[in-house]
Amino acid sequence: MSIQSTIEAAASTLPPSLSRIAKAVRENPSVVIDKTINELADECRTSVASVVRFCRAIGFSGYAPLRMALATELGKEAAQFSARGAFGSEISDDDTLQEAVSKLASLELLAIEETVARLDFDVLEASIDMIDGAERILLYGIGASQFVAEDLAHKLLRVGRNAHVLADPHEAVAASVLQTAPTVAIGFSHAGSTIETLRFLETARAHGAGTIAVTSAKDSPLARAADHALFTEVRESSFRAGAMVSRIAQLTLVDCLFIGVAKRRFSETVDALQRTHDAMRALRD
Amino acid sequence: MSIQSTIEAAASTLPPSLSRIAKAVRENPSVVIDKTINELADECRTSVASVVRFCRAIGFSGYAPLRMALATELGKEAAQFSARGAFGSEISDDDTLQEAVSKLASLELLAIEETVARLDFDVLEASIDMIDGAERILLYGIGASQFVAEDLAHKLLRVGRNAHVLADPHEAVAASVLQTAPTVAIGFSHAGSTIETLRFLETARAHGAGTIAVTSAKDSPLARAADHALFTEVRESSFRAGAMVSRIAQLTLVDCLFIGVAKRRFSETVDALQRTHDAMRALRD
DNA sequence: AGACTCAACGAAAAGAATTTACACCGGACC
DNA sequence: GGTCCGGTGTAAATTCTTTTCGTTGAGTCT
Repeated sequence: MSIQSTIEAAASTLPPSLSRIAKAVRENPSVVIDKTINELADECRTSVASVVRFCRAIGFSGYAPLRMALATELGKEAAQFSARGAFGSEISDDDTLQEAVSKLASLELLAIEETVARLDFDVLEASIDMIDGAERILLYGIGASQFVAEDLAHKLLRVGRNAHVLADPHEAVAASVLQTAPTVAIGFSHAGSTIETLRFLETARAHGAGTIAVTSAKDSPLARAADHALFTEVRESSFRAGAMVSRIAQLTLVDCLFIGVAKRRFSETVDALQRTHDAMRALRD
Repeated sequence: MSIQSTIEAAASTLPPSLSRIAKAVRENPSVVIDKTINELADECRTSVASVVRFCRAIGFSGYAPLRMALATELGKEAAQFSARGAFGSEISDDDTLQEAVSKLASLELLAIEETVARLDFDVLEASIDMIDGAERILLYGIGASQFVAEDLAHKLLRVGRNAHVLADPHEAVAASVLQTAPTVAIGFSHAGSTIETLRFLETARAHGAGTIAVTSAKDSPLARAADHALFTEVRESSFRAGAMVSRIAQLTLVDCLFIGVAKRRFSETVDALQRTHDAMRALRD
């Protein structure tokens, strides 16, 4: 547990004098680093002895150890802050190439991080079950999402699953109607409102297929139309960066699905990957 | 500049006694945090006065400030380390789904970060120049790299550039031979040894096209065959995660290229994106 | 060679900061 | 009313840090 939250937790049980110190530290943790124990005591209108008591109360042996620990923790926070880099800022014409690239990278990093952080593992697990139990896996996406669908299909094919990317709306609907075996349909749409993808999932569902949506919009028609919905977390202020950041997040979800499916049949999968890998190498040499 | 590198830089000009301190600190920076100035002096078989001199020599006013600064810096490093999570560890059968997903996400985050960090902006700029000046942009990749090529082609098409993904080796070679206008050929290959992609770039180059390679292998035939080579930085111990992490890194480079090209003609690009966006929406409604 | 200079160094004094010891206050409980 | 006890500050003791100053030894000039 972090020092800050430890202080927070202890604050209520602290006597007045120590409580004042806690308040000062919570409001501005860097005072501990900048000021000596005497200065801090003065600032809180109390004695140095009480500051030492405060240190003990929150689990440190004295002022120096608290100082070090807090310095380390502040460093961590600073790192996390700076790692987020140029934040929320739109990529603009004025940016140098370096700036633009670093802004974009920040957005992509953030997208992966948040997508994974907010991933609902129950939904993921259920989706993986569905894919694992299916004889036929139908994938559909339009525009940038099409490549994502193709990417997943390619991965699944390489581990011996029957995955098909449907090229156009007609084929998509046709295939989703003709279901001879347990089928799962996966629709990709960033905005979640692409009409073709929505129809595809609806049709597939109407004919008994399991349905999975991959989108960024939690309250979208696509998400509602699917049995399970997996969400990307993308911060974008306009469509400009969207096609870049959103597909990275979608691919991250694809990887999560793939890993899950692969894990179900670990040795088979590894074996299959090895064989396709070897086969491709053989072609090459 | 970081403290550690400051010490590194100063180390050579330091007298023996201070140099011992520098060595101790470099080897294990946390000694400064854990030990008092006396203990550190003893450990380095020197006097406390010399430790103070050392602090001054590297730009601090005394031991305490160095301590705080170093604690903060170590905190940052720790944060970076922990943020990267389960590191270098292979995704294995024993992992829970959560563990596997978090390992994968770590690898992907790291890939984007390092790819951008080690990106050679001169090469990027030159590549962008080449694409910007070309009338025809030919792209080629096989397997997972194919989707990357398609992704870039799609983006370039949407801003009005003539980008073509070549479907097979024959078409690739044929197209690269028939060059009526300034042409640039971009080849994608993670390992950098895919023979078809190599032939494609070689043929295109032989017929006067500019060539760009996107690969992870710095010392690969593909990198050598191209005018400009952009490198992905991917840490992977086996092919298992490779197809996932490497394509994320490749897409990051694709985005860098696209941003660069888009910036050259900012208003046109934004306009084009807006119009294609509107057109697609019109189709939908 | 001898005297000088000067950087390097440590011992120890001086100065701060931190910790401990102790005494005081005020309320709760016999 | 007396006693106990948590909460508190003062001041002494301790520990840590900084400064001062003298010693050493290597290099240099006479």
